[in-house]
Amino acid sequence: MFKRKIRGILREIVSELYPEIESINFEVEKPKREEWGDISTNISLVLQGILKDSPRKIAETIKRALEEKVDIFAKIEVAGAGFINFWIKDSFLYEQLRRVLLEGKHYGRINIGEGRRVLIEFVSANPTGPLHIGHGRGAAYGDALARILTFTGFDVTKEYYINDRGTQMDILGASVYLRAKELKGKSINFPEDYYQGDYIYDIAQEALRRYEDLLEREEASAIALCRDLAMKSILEDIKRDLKDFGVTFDSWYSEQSLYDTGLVQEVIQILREKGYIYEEDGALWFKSSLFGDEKDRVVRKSSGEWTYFASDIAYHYEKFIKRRYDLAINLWGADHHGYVPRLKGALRALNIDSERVIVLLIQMVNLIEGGQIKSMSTRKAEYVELKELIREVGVDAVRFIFLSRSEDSPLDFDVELAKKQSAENPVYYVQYAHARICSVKEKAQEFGYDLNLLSKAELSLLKEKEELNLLKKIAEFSDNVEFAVMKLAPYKLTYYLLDLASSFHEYYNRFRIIGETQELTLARLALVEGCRIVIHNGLFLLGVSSPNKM
RNA sequence: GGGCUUGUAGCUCAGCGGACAGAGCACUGGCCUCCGGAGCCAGGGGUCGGGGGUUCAAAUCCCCCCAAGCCCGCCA
Repeated sequence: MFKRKIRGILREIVSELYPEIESINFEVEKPKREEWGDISTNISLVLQGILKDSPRKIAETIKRALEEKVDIFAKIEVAGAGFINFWIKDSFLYEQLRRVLLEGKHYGRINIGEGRRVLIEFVSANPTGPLHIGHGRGAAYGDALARILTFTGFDVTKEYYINDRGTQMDILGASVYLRAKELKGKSINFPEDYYQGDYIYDIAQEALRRYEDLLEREEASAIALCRDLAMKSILEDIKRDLKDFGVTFDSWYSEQSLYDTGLVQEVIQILREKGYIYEEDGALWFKSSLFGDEKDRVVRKSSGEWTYFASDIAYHYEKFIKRRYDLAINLWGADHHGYVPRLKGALRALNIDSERVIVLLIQMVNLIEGGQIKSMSTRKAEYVELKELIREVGVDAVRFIFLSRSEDSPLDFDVELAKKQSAENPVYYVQYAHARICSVKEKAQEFGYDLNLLSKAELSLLKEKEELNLLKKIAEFSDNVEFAVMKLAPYKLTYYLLDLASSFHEYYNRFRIIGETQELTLARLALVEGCRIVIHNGLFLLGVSSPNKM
C-alpha cells in the first residue's frame, strides 16, 4: 500500500514543482535500516542529474511541499546523500487494518491488469511419460502466477499445450508395441532412445488386453493403436497428478488440431506471401535470421513432415489473432531457450508485437540422491515422479519449496532432505502462524469475546513497537503483490509471508493477546485477525492451504 | 568455437544503480505454572568468482577472464 500510494503522491508533487520534467524513474523503497524510516525515496538523487542542483536542496523543497499537501506522515526527513525518509502515521496503519478486516479475502487486490486477457501456458509436458519433479516446478510456478494475475485484475486462461503428434509420439507408440511383443514372449531389440520406463509395460499390457489381435496386425497400424492408447492413458495420468497437486487448467490444447483445421498450412502460406519462406534441399525454411535468430529454421522437412516450430508459429498466431489474447505467457524448460528468438521472429514476421509473448524459462530441477546429482530424463526413466514426491512430502511443502526460488535459478532438490525435514520446512512456519491465530480466536470466544466486533475495536490502543511493526507488515502486502505481478515473481510473496509470519511469532511470544483490558484484547484480536487474513490471502496466491489446525 | 543462465556466509538462496551486504538452515547458549515450543531471544560467521572500466554512488551497468549447467538437428 505504501509504495504505490507514495509513488503517486511524489509524481504529483514533482509535476507541480517542476512542470518541465516529463517523466522520471525513481525508487520508493523500504529502507534497510530502521533509523531511515518506514519508507524512503531516492527521487532527489535522480532529479539532481536533470535539475543540476544539489540533491539535498531538492529534497528539502520536496519535503516542504509534501508537508503542506498530505498528512499520512508523522515525520519526513532528508538524510544521507539526499534520500527522503518517511515515517507513517499510526492512524494510517489503523485505517489499513480496518480495511483488511472489512475486505477479508479480497484485501490486497489491485487493478493492474485492467481486464487485459492473458493466456498462460505451462507444464505442457509431452504425453510420453509421467510428470516428474521438474514439471512440478513449472506447474507450481504457472499456477501461482495465474492466481496472482487474476488477483491483480487480469483475465487469465490457463492452458496446457499437448504435443500429440510428431516423432516423439511415434517413438512412444513403437516402444509400447515392442514391449507388447516382449510380453508375448517374442525376442525383441529395444533401442536405447526408446522410452525405458516401466509404465510402458503397463500400457503394453492394456494394449494386448484391448486389442487381442494386436500382434497379428500390420505393424504400422498396430503401432498407431499403441500410440493413441499410450497418449490417452498417459494424459489421464498427467491430469490426475496435476489435480492432486492442486493445479487445474481451463483449456487443453491439441497440437494436432492445428493441422486438422488447416491453420498451420494457412499461416505458413501467409509467411510465404510475405516472402519469409523459401525452399532449399527439399525442405521449407523460415527466414528467422532476418529477425535476429542465428540461422534460418526448417518448418517442413524434406520428408514432408511439419516441424514442431511450424506448429508453434500457428499456435501463437492463433493465440493472438484468432483468440485475441493481449498477452501470452509461456513457461518453458530452460533447455528451450534457443527457441525463443525464432518464435519471436515468426511473430514479428506476422506483424504481431513480439513483446506480447513473454517466455519464462524455468531452470532445471536436479535430483540429489546419495550425494549424486541426477538430471531428469523421461526417456531414460531417470526421474522422481511428482506424485511420489507429493505423497512423501505433501502438496503444500512441495509447492512452497518450488515457489521459494526465482525461476531462473536452478533448483537442486534433495529428496532425502525434503522428506526427512518435512517438519522443519518453511511452509510450516507460515501455516503455523495461521493455525495459531485460529486457535487464539477460538480461545477468545471461549472467554466470551464477540469476534464480530473486531472491526469496531479501538485500534489506537495498539502502541507497542511490535504491534506497529506488524501493522506495517500487513499494510505492505499489496506492495509485494504488485512486485510479484510486475516481475512475474511469485517467490517474492513467499519471502514476504515468511517475514510476516516471523513478525507475528515475535509479537505472540512477547505479548498476550487475551487477558489485558477488554478493549485492548479486542484491538489485539483485530490485529492478529488482520495478520491471519493476509497470510491466508498470500498462501492462496501460492496455491498453498491455510490450515486452522495442524 | 558461438549463445543463454548462474557464481553473494559452512549449506540453500534474497538483494540486481543508492546510505554500515540480508534471511533460512546448520552451530553455540538461553526462554513455557500463562492464548499451540512446528515458536521466541542472543551469538559468531562474507576479498558479493577474479580483473579492468562507466558513475557523485557498483554485489547490481559495460568489457575481459575463470568455473558450473543448458543449448547450438530437416528432434521435441
